[in-house]
Amino acid sequence: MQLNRSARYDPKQRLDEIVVKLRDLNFRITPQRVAILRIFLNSQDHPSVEQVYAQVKADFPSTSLATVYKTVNLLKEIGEILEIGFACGGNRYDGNKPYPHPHLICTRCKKIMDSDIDLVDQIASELEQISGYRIVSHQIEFFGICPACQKK
Amino acid sequence: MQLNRSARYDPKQRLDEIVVKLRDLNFRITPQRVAILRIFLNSQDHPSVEQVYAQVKADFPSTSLATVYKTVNLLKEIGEILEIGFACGGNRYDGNKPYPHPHLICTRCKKIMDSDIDLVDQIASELEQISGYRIVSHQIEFFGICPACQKK
DNA sequence: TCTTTGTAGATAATAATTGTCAATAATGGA
DNA sequence: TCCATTATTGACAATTATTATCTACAAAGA
Repeated sequence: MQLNRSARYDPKQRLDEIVVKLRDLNFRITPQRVAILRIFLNSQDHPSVEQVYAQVKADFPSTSLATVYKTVNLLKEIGEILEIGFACGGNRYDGNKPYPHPHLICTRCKKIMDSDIDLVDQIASELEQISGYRIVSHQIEFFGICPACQKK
Repeated sequence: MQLNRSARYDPKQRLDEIVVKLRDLNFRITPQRVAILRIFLNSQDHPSVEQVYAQVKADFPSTSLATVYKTVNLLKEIGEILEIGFACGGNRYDGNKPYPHPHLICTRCKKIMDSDIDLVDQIASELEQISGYRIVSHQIEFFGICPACQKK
């Protein structure tokens, strides 16, 4: 897994950069890949493969689900999207902050929010000292009820 | 999901308590359930459903995989085992500390270690204040290389 | 434009998990 | 202890998520 903390600016600019990156790595720039990439960069939530598939089909009706999976895996491998895994199957993806960071998940409406916490780095280094592990990544999810759902 | 921080003592005593709990909840005590429960309580690592299945079959060769799944789900629902989900499918289970706690996972040998960190509660309450969420659970995994694998 | 070769799409295959249902067995009561 | 009730087991079908395979196509460089 690669880290890339230079994200979070103009989606259009980022699209161009990733396209260059793909080309540099000798991957071809296909309309399907660009479409999928665009979906990730423009979505503020954390779509599943199935949701991305539904969106691509709007522009490219002939797109195969397998293509979405392949592209998602490609983007994951070059470190441009982050995979979020849940116990109950069905991974979700973060195309805007492709580096490990904590998530806040509402167990009622299933909304996923990003959140940055400085303490995470502290914990990681504390754990490294205690355990002797060389920590390279993490996955942190907090589950709860979001303010909107609490009011209902 | 329920919490139960009273764990971590004699497995035999805990087995009895869980059996009582199941009976109180009007679930039947079957030999298969006891066998599966025993496997969880006696294993120091974090077995998968498949691994539990392999072990039960030693004592009850006719046991069905579906039974293992059903029992695992039951134990999960009454809060006596904890499910650990990974992005790459294949959940693992913790029968000894059935409440959310951080895990340290070696990406080479796949070993999973438990770890308790006080900072987690701090983070949770900090997040509650910032976000307005009512946090009820979490899933925290740190990935790295364990000391043994570093030496290789 | 032509050639090369990585990629898309269709579909089969696999893995993980859940649903179905008849036969069985655990439990409470007679 | 025996019986009746009914949850549970086990076999297997069904679902869901994901990956593999393979041929036709199309992106990129000459």
